[in-house]
Amino acid sequence: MKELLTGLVRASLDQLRADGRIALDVLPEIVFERTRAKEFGDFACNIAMQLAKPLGRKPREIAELIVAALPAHPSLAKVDIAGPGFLNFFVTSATLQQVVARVLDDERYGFAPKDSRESVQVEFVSANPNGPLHVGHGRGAAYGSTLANLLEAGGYKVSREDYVNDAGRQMDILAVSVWLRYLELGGETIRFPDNGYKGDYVRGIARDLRLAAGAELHHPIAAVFADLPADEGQGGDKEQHVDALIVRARALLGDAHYRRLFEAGLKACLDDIKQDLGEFRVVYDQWFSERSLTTSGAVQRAIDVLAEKGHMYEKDGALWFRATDFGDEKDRVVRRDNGATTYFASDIAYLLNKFDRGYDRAIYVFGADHHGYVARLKAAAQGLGVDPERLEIKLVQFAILFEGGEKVQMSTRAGQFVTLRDLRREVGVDAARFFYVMRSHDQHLDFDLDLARSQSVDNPVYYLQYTHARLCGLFRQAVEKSLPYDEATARASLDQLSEPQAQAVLEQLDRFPEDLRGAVEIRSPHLVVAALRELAARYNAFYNGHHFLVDDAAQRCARLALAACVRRVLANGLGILGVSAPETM
RNA sequence: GCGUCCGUAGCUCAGCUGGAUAGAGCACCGGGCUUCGAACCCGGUGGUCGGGGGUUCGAGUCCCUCCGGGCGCGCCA
Repeated sequence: MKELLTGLVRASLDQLRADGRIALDVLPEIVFERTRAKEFGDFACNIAMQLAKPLGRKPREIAELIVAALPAHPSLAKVDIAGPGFLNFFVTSATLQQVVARVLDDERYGFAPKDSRESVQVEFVSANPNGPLHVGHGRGAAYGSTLANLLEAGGYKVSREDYVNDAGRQMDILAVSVWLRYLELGGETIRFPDNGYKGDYVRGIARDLRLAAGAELHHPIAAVFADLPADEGQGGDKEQHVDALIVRARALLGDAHYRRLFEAGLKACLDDIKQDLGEFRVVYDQWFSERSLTTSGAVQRAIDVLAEKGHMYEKDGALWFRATDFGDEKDRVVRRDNGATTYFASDIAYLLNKFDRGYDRAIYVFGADHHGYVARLKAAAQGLGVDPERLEIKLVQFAILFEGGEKVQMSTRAGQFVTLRDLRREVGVDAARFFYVMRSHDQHLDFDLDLARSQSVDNPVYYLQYTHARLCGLFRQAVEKSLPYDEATARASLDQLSEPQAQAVLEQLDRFPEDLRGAVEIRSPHLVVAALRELAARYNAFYNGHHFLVDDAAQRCARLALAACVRRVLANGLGILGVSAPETM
């Protein structure tokens, strides 16, 4: 419709220029937008105001000229000039009613054709596999998976990936934490390190390891702790203590046994995460191992690429990436003076790997605490010769849990966090996913546990689900009451949908494709939520005031067709959100 | 200190990336089920869009500045 109106206005302007009534070589873009109030018609154009300055004439004067020269069109009921110089276009009811036919004709109404746009990889969650996911990860999981669905609906070819941080010190700390619990099971009395992972799941892993390996990994506690630097609780440094413990574990166990321990911790945590996310309706195309970047030589290759391009230098025995050349605030170490590559080096290799795999675009979903990474990743992209525009980093702000009006503290180390699994069990997957994405991702989210737990009707997901269930019930009733819905009759009777409240529903259906596109463009699933809520609200308003299952076939079928359209859009929209659309509740 | 996200109704948040009289849910007040599902609908109360400057025909939206808050700022991962 906007395209049609734009064409009419352009024709008008061309006419005026041909007549010499306006003198202008370049025209500003003709933009139409939806009006916010019925009195302003259906679509508004601000072209007269934009032309006022370059033409040196009053906006309303220009508006008069444009309207006078506007070609007639059967879809156009009338055009008003209003306010400072808006052109308000009123579309005929018949034109608006045609949206019903469009929705009935297209199961994926509003969605772009599959794979009609570039390929994009969405990486999200990527939690360290050293414990259960907590509610903070939940937001990244909900946002990331919904964004991926949304992009797919927008025509992108989407690949979903989780980057498994299966290398590094965190994992070693997990390994020794498991080991100490394992030794406990062997009858030893230990002093658990302040920096170790204290969660109960560590005991569970140790128990399984005990069953699988027996006493094979056992060492007397005296040997384990002999001559270790003091822990924090003993007046020492917790980092030094735990690092020494890692070294000791390797020495006592030897490579093969240490590896077994390490893998046991990794596998248990990773399996748990996979299962957890699966139950949260988060599916991945690939779980990408960080370790594989090192073992395959990809890290070294990435470093070589940057070095060849002259972006590296050595200082103080370390190898640095000259990130400041690309807008980062400081240069970054990629290889330390002890020879070990940094986490950032792996990041660069992973980045290179993504684009080597042929994705046109890579989207990272990070927690807000990672925002310091944006500049350096962008810098790395440029250093590698990748257009930084192809790299998008979406930061998801923190979800703060509230319980009894108090903030709930979360800490993986301390083992006292609310897990995503707990949350799912309390409120269900639908409510949890919905709650996470109903707010803009760059907005802090207050997650009220009491409210979520109460299964309260306040939870807005029920509004959409209930509307959908009622819609389904309506069609069940139509059958029961022998008041059938016939689509052909409906298509021939769309003029029945003339009530203001029916028109309001039609408008919302009509704009759904634009709303969806807008959500895709700014990567904002919460706009989908808003569009669906508005649609449901308008439908409910109409439904409440009018009987649908009436004897008159034309009116009945027209209204049921409208209901079918709303049901379809609601179900598709909820599908994007990963929320079920129940037929009964 | 520097960077970054944010500040909109009593609470939680939208505001279509510059448009007309700033919206919704909750809360509060008042209405609507003998009829298709009342987890619904209708109406009402409630705002100097943190303060101040600027750009513009036009600013909650863009720029500057101040105030207030979250997060980040290692040869950690």
